[in-house]
Amino acid sequence: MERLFGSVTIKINDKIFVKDPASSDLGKRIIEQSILMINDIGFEGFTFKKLGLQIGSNESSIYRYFENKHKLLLYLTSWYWGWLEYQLVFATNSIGDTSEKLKKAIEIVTRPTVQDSAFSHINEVLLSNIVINEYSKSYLTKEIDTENKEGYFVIYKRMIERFNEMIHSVDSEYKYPSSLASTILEGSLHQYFLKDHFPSLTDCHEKGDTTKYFTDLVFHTLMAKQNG
Amino acid sequence: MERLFGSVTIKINDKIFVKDPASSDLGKRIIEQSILMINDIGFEGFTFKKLGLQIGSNESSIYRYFENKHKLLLYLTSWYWGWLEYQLVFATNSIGDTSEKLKKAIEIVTRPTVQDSAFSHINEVLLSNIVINEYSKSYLTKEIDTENKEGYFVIYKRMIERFNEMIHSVDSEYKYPSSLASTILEGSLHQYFLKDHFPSLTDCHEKGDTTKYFTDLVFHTLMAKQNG
DNA sequence: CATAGGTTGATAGTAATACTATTATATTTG
DNA sequence: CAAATATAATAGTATTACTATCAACCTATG
Repeated sequence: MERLFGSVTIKINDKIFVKDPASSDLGKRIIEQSILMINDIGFEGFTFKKLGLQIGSNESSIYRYFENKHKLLLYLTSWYWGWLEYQLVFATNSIGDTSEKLKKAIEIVTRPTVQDSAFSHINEVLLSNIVINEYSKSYLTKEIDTENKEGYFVIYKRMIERFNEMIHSVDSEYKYPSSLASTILEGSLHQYFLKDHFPSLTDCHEKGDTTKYFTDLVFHTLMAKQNG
Repeated sequence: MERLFGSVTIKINDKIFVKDPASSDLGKRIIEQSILMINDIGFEGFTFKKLGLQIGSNESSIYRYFENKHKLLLYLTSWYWGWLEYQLVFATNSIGDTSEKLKKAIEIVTRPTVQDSAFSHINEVLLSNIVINEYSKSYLTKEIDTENKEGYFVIYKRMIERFNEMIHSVDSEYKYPSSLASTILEGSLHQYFLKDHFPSLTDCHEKGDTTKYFTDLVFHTLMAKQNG
């Protein structure tokens, strides 16, 4: 994707890290390699010790960037949502028709992820797999309320809020815009998970199916005039 | 709820446990108290050592019932889905009209849980909280495919299949019955989670809202004649 | 060019977790 | 009563998730 001004950066709440991983070479390697490792062995199997070994660095050095692996996961998933939000805003900004706009927005968040060359140290395809398989674990914790207050989930919440508004613009009478917005975002991740591990529990097997499913769901519900 | 034949038991795949906890007093205490503890301190904080302490028993004794706490979670959540399935079948069995049947089914799985006196050692209200907060962790693991093959998730999958069939009966043209079924079950848990921790991301705040939201969603999508 | 500050690496150590193994004791049942 | 079974107590291990300390290095500036 082409970007204005060459370098766009995704801004992450700086309470999530001890030292900004984007600020150094080691930091970038931590991000780059943690994505590969978590995708490979899963978040439970992943440790800072193993990561240190892989990047030829030291466990203690990684702790200087992140308090623990939970915070690292928050960083990675926040980055993902920030990146997706950028694409969402970029692609829908100029669309005037409210239905078309919502339709495009659904497409952006439900389509399979493609590599973005603008961030060389981040593999967005693997990162989206991590979000599918691990994102829930970042908020299904006993610390959720304090961490939410700290603002660790602002980007995700802002994404939902954007959908909320778009849904409202299409049908201001509809009573559950926030719930529907949440269903699209969370449900999309879930459909991708099902496709890989419980194929009998989904009908979204081919590329584009998830987008069609949610587009159909949303526009029937909002009783908006459908196109295409 | 009244039951025919007095004692209904929920049958759980016996590969999930080493020794059936329903077969002994200690086993029942393990189930009873683990529900209280996991609800209280969360699955991550929960250990067999702490549980042993709480039930006045020994860590090693608990290991004779369950290989590890992951298996215990599988047991608890399987039990929950089995229990909910029983209610679903019981309540919808005699309904002839397909739309009414689906409507009732949605109500059963989306309404707040109430205590069932038939299983004295199980607190269904707390258990449903555990399912809301921890169920995803039981399948978002690297072992998912082998565990799925072992049949650890059959009850949940059967529930989805039942919805799949009911949806198909209402609208045989609809292309995404399995995905919609998954969205109802998984989405309902998610809406309850949001209500407690991210209230701005849901519109389901009052009792009955979640049922209304999903009923509305499903019947608009299926273009079935709506009642009520 | 010396030195002070900051970054990274290496090593060691701790408490807790997630078990396994062994033995002892209590209870049930045949 | 003997044998089998269930449970309890204790000990031990590898790994995890850190914390602390110190050395090495690199660099910026006075």
